[in-house]
Amino acid sequence: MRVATWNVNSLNARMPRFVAWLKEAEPDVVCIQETKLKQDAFPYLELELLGYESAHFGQGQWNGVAVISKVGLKDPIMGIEGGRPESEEARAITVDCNGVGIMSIYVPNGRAVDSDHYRYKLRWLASLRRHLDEHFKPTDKLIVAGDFNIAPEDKDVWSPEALLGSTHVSEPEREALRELKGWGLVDSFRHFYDQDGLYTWWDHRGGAFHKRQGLRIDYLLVTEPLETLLNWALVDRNARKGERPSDHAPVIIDFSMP
DNA sequence: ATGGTAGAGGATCTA
Repeated sequence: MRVATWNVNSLNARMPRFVAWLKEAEPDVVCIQETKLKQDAFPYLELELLGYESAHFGQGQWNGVAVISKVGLKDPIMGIEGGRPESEEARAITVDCNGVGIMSIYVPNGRAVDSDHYRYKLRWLASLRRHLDEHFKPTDKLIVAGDFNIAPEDKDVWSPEALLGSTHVSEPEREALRELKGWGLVDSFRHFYDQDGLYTWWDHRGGAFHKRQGLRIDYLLVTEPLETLLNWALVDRNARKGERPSDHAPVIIDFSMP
């Protein structure tokens, strides 16, 4: 089973590349972030023709998360606030794909350390952990995938010095991520790779991609029963090249289902 | 030197 996560930064703008990438990467499940689409504007039919069922938690101008699956998709839960999705931003959706719990999440950016939005980011991460407690056990097969907007360690950023005092690298954010992992999740990419210089996001501005100035802020956290089944993981940097790329590259994992 | 680009939407806001 092959599961990917990709912040597409507008599915409308990315659809031509997204469809081409599906045919090339052949994922069974994709966790999408930043669809920037209203609930009913999701391209359900076009993706169905490619063999995917879809569940979308849309908002419109901003945010929006979805899961698409070739291996079954049921029991969607919109949001993490306990059944009142109309009162929260469209940043999380939970589904079951072939007996594997799948979450597509888009963690708030944080904007500036100690801002209201930064405090919202930390609260949101605490809510996510409560959502896990409510719906899953660490012994379940579960993948929490998406744009976390946190670089876990200094080796996940191109220059810790340049980013000193910024969001994405602050200690409270990293501590909140460790708390989440402490529930019973491991970073599937780090299961295979230990080195620095491996990123998933590069700013559109200033030619950051070509200067290798990136951050690793997109990942797939998995429970132990899935970690033992992992075959490989990669960042698809090719998707960040060429015409009209998202500022994020997809991350893909592959594991053997018993 | 607080720059630069992309997307949504139709002036700025978000990232």
